[in-house]
Amino acid sequence: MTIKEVCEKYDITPDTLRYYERVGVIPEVTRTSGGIRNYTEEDIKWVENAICMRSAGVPVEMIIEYVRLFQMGDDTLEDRCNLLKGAKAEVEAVKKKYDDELKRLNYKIAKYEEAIQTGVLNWDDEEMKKECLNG
Amino acid sequence: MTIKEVCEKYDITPDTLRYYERVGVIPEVTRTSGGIRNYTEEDIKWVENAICMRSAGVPVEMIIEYVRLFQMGDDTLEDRCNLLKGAKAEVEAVKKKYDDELKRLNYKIAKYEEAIQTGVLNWDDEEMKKECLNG
DNA sequence: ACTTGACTTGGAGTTAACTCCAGGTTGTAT
DNA sequence: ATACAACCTGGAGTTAACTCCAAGTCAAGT
Repeated sequence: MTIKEVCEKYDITPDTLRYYERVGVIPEVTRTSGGIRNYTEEDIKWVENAICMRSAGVPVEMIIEYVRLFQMGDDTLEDRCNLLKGAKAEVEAVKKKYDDELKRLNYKIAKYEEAIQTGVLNWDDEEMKKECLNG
Repeated sequence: MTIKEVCEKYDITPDTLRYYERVGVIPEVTRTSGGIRNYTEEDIKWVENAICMRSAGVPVEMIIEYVRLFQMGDDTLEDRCNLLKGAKAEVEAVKKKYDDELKRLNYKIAKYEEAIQTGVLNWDDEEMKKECLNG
């Protein structure tokens, strides 16, 4: 699979794919004799891994470390497991913020829609806060 | 409330608070006669608004626009409502990615823990993919 | 063989969101 | 009155994660 095909499949730019390879977010990609990237199934699994982790906000540095450990072999199973647990904790923490903010936004939007109908906008900050900060 | 107190309350730096004010993420803060920031209840509500939205990844530019509309008065109720709906859609989209990636991470962590026990690591990429990409 | 378009590299540039700094002012405790 | 910490401003610097570019190579069609 050419770089272009991979880009179209995952809606990503060639520059980003090459960048991922250069810094180690994915391992070195298979090439043709002429030196042109020719992504195998295996290569593509790494691309998917990178895209999934990045889209959940896992830092590039963390993915690089995971790939590095993976390439070192079975001695790093525990390290990799711990790294993933760390990533999971971070993703969960941010997700919680998103959930809280969604509640806040829903509260506000409801009040705004009411206000557009009635002409009166009044929300209760305390009530809303229960849905947000440390909420 | 001094800037320091606000910073301690919300675990944020003075530089960030001043930056938020400078670019318009929060309206101009009340000052003492000497020109030192003295946050009122009202000012603090805007700080909370900024922190909640930012922690859910709402771009600074969007918050600035919301504050700008707010300060223009009741003519902008509908614009503000639409802006919040846009923010909500974005937060929901990213949250979905987070949920998918959490499933993926849980799948992998389980496989790793199994592997650390048994010495055999083998996950099914297809099975896992069902939990991730467009999953 | 030649054009044309996609691919290559190393390195520089961009963007968002802070973060730091120098040089000056304010406020409080002795 | 004098330290001395905390505050102020405008502007420059930093960081992560891309994104772009120039100059050259590769490959498919005629």
